[in-house]
Amino acid sequence: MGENNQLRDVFEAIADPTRRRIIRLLAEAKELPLHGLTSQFEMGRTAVSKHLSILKDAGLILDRKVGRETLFLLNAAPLREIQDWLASYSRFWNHHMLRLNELLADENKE
Amino acid sequence: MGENNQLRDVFEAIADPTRRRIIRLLAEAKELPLHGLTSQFEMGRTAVSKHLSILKDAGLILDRKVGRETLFLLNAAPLREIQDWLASYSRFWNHHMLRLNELLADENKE
DNA sequence: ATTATAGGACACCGTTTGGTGTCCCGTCAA
DNA sequence: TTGACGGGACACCAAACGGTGTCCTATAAT
Repeated sequence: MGENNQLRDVFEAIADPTRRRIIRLLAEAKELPLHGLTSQFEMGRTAVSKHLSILKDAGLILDRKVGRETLFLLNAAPLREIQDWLASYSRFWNHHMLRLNELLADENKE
Repeated sequence: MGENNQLRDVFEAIADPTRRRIIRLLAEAKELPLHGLTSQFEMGRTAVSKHLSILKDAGLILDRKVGRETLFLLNAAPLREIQDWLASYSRFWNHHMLRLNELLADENKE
């Protein structure tokens, strides 16, 4: 079954703009060390590290140690929960979305 | 242009599970007074009222006074921002989504 | 061998969050 | 006209959030 290892709510994890920027950076760069991420922000290493552990608790990132560096990479899969949640409301702003979501569900069964 | 009256971040507004439940209730019931919502939760009227004002600041609900009641109704449109944000990452968990999102963009131009 | 870099683990701190209770005022019902 | 009800507007509070600085260890570079 789908592993539900999330210690923290995904909705809460993406609520902070800094964390969304981290997600963006990791989506572009595939893999980045902590200091590589920190250099992109105007805050200390400790703060970025805290955001990373929140993302990790939500299952949104993975990390591996290479030498003295810790490399972080994105795991976008948990974002699907947001997608599913949104699908229930998409009819309010787009009539086409409902049908597209149904199509998607069918395709996943194949 | 699209009116951007949001005093508060939509991502932040949907981060709380109570507020997501409020959204759900309003989507089902169309319009509800404060006491009608409060009866669904195990918290006081004041707390629910605070959640409602956060949702209102994010542009997610509207309200109108009728007699001594204040009726609240859902405005799901701002959720589109979340949808747009997700679209950039959907390729990570579903190859078909990218094409569907492109189709959507085309349909909106019609 | 020495020095610089990477980063985990804390303690600490001001602000925000999510709840409470209370007061007060309109409105509706008896 | 006298209650009871609906709800806005505080003040208040503990806990969580989002930062900081410091200490320490492991690794890499000179």
